[in-house]
This record gives sequence, C-alpha cells and structure tokens, in this order.
Amino acid sequence: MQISSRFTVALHIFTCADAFKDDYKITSDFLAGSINTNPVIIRKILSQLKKAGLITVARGTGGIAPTKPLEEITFYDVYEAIEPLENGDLFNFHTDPNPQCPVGRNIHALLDDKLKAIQLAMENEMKNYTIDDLRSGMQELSAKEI
Amino acid sequence: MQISSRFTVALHIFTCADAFKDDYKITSDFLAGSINTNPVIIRKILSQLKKAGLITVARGTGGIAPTKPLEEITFYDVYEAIEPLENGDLFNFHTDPNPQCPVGRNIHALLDDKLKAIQLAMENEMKNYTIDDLRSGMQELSAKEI
DNA sequence: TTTTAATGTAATTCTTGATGTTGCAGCAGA
DNA sequence: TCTGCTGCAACATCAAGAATTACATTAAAA
Repeated sequence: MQISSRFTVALHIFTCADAFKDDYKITSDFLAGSINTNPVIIRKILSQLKKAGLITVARGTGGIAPTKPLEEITFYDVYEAIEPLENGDLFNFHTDPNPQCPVGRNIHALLDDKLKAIQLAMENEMKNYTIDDLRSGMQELSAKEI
Repeated sequence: MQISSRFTVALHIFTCADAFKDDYKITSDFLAGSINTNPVIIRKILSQLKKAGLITVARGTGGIAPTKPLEEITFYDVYEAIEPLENGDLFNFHTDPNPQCPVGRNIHALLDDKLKAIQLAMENEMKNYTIDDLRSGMQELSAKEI
C-alpha cells in the first residue's frame, strides 16, 4: 500500500508557491492547473497545511504564503500535516487476536517497539529535507532547461 | 494511510509457526484461530511467502516450515514478499502534472531521489530485525507469564 | 483404493479511503 | 455592489483490504 499522493501534491504546492510568488497570485485554481487536478482537492490540502501552521491562506482576496523560512519547513512537517495516521502508527494490526493463544495475546508487546523504530527511521530521514531544498533544486532544474 | 495488516499478520504467522512447531501441525485453520481471522486470508499470505521463497507449504498433508534459519529472514524480506508496491515506490504522485508548468514537468526530477532515500531509510531499518528476534522475544514473554 | 484433511483459488460481498465534482455560502478588496 | 476567491458540504466513482463461500486438487492415512 502506497502513501497517498496528497503528500507529494503538498510538496508540489510549496514548490509552485515559491517559484511563482513574484509573478502570480497563488490561488487554488492556479495550483490545480500546475498539478492538473481539481481546485477543491487543493483547498483541502491547503486547509490541512494551514491547520498545521505551515502556511497562511488569504480568504476573499486569495493567495497563500508560508509562515516560516523555507529551510525550517521539513518534509516531515508536511507529512505530519497531511497524513492522518490512526494513533500515529504507520503499521496496522489485525484487530482482536486470540487472547487464548500466547502469541495472540503478546503480539503487540512483541512487535510494537520494533515497528516504531522502523517508522522513526523513515520520519527522521524526512526531517533531513526541507522546502528550501525544493526551492534551490527547482532553480537548478530551471536553469538547465534554458 | 497505513501499511496493511497483512504485514503484521505475516510476522504473527512466523512467530506462531515456530512457537507451536513441536506440538501442532501448522495449518491455515490453526493460524486463523490465533490471529482470529479467516483461513483463506492466511492462505493468501502463505502463498505470497511461498512465492518469495521464505517458507514451504505442504499441500494435501498440510503444515508450513521456513526455508532458512530464522536469523536469516528479516522483516524486510517479509515486507517485500507481502506489500505490492507499484514500481517499488512507496510514495505516490498525482498523475499527469501539467507539462506547460516548469514545476509540473520537473516535479519527479525534483523529488524522486529524496523520496527514495526516505523509503530506503525505512527498508534498511527493517533489515535490522529478524524472525529469530521474534522467536527469542516470544520465549521471554512466555517465561514472564508463568 | 477410498477416505480424509489440507491447500489453491475463483467469485462475491462489504467497508473504507482516495479522488473528483458540483454547488453555494462567506469573505475581502476594488 | 461586484468580483474573485476560499470554506465546506454533499455526492459519485473507483480501488484496495478484508471476509466469506464454494469447490477442485493434492497427498497421506486408513
């Protein structure tokens, strides 16, 4: 099972917002055009990013802006804002293992710390990348195209 | 979005198979009893583990057995056998970003290596845990219960 | 050889979540 | 007031996970 595209869409949004901030007003319609999806999808994601305190969204007039310097917004911040994990756990268990079976009643005790370590390994790697990396990476790619 | 319970069910299966290998024949019905699910669910997972070469399943007579020493079967081996990832990628993109937009046509070039690094961080941590860790951990937990 | 107990697998249903779409109320600046 | 945009509810669609039933196939034991 893959992680939903909303996460990469959110990163796409941040990249666009920075790349075009001087030339266009960044609206949900504008972003939907670059990503090629529906503006309402964008607004839902913007709403999540706003709730997480990562951006401000100007109601009425339109336009979005990050609340912090781009090098302070990590991939993990975006991931956390976007991906709703039940109890914060990446891994799912089957519900109601058999308590009569010694394995069934101990399976959580046996696995929880190991699965958490695996999850943390991923989340910590996410903290090594920031939106500013996307901004500078985008600049390089644009320069190559000319 | 969470990783499906089939992964933790597979780990549960390995743990049970070892814990009861001397006292019971390990059938899909027996395992379904401990996990509290349907035998067909178990058989599908067993089928995946067999295809990956991690276990043998005795047709007709029933019973399963690992093909390797337990310390040589890592969580990653099980994960890889169980989780069908499109193109091997953990992260999803929205299809068809706008090629007219410089961000849209470069979003993959911009993100692919970073997302791969995050995925690898998780997968490498998975390689640090083996089925043998579950066997010994289960022994300790059982000892405590008495 | 027949019986028996398993596996292998197809077909179906149910549920949930991601995604897409329409419609409209609310807001703020021109 | 008019215009353009956000916020949000209400659906529709689709795919995947999970559960269940049914049945053919297999291999050992009786």
